Amino acid sequence: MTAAIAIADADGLAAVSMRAVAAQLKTGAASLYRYLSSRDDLLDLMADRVAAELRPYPEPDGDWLDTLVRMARAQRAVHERHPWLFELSQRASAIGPEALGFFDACLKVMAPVDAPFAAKFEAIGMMNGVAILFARKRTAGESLTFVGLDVTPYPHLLAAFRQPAAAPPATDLFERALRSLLRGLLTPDGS
Amino acid sequence: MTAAIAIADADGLAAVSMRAVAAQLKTGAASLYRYLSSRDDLLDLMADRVAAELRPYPEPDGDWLDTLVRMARAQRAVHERHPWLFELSQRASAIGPEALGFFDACLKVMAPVDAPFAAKFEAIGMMNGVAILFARKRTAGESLTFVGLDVTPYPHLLAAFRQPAAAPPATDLFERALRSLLRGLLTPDGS
DNA sequence: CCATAATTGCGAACAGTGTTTGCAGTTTAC
DNA sequence: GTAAACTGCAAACACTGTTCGCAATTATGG
Repeated sequence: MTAAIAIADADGLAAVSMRAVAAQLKTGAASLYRYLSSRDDLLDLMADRVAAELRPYPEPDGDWLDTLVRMARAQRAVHERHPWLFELSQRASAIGPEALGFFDACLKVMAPVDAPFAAKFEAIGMMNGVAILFARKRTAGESLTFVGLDVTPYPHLLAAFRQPAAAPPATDLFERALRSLLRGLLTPDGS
Repeated sequence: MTAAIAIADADGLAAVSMRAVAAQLKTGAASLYRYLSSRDDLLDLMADRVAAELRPYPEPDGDWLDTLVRMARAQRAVHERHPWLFELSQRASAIGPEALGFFDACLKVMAPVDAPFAAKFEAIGMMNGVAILFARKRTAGESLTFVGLDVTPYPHLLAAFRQPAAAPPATDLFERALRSLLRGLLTPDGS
């Protein structure tokens, strides 16, 4: 249900209680069980509904690495739009038709790469992992303000914080990391 | 409390209820609140207690990349020993003294690297992320058995499954991925 | 057009959760 | 030895997901 997604976007996954989404659509909590077998069911549906935002998948034109980077960027964007997706990504049952479709599209892009299926499988997993990592970094927004902790026992950390806050590296970190990782995973060496 | 960790190791984080850990140490649920302010408090303590297993940190001898890989391997091992740690790693409050100590040790190893603090910060985040990714992969154990899903709409996936299951790549995937990623993040180019 | 069957909506209740309160029982301090 | 401080904990509260039973509604078929 889109109502549940709206609640999760606004107040997080914990706020998605059966009674809350029922209230949102002006009905009773028990009524939801006519269409859902459980709350986990609802979460799975949410995950897959949101995974549909990954489409349309780019056509595999030009370099396969470029295309994969574009797909990873799309996934990062989805995770930034719906931060709660991260919590769902660890449940195996969240792999629905849309997620499979994305997986299939990745394999399609990787068709010209001469690597065993296992390697491509790992590569896709890593690609998703890195995309989520970056999405979380932007979402959490440097939560390391170390709110009430004494940092004196950590000399290197302290020294690092004294250093003037240099601007983040100019080149897109996301793309650099992803490219080096995928290249390392899928090619014997070099391009 | 180590009792809570034992429960989580055995039956997962969801089984760590106040009443359950209270029963484990033969006391009442309300008694726990004499020592903990909330369940979140308990989870934070668990995370930090388990982070202590990362020590002793290796001495920065030889190449910094080798040392970092060794530290990442330790972190992966901890996450494999305590799969529930993954669920806690996404809560900002879980960053306790031990986690900070590990962070500091990473910075110490990176001292010879000429890169801005922000880049090192990102690199450590990526290192942890990749370590957790690999730990989860081994823990979840290829949960992609696609239990009841029709795969005919996914031609590339289907073709991949027809392919004989080739042995996983000989070289350690974890180390390859980590090395290429860290090198890409921390050095202008090449070694 | 009505009677019967099937489907849907949902208030109330159950078992579980984290947390607070109040009060005995025990230990410590003077 | 008495007062004060601390500890353990049963009972209760608010909340959760889920089930049950029964009305209200809709569809079916004669």
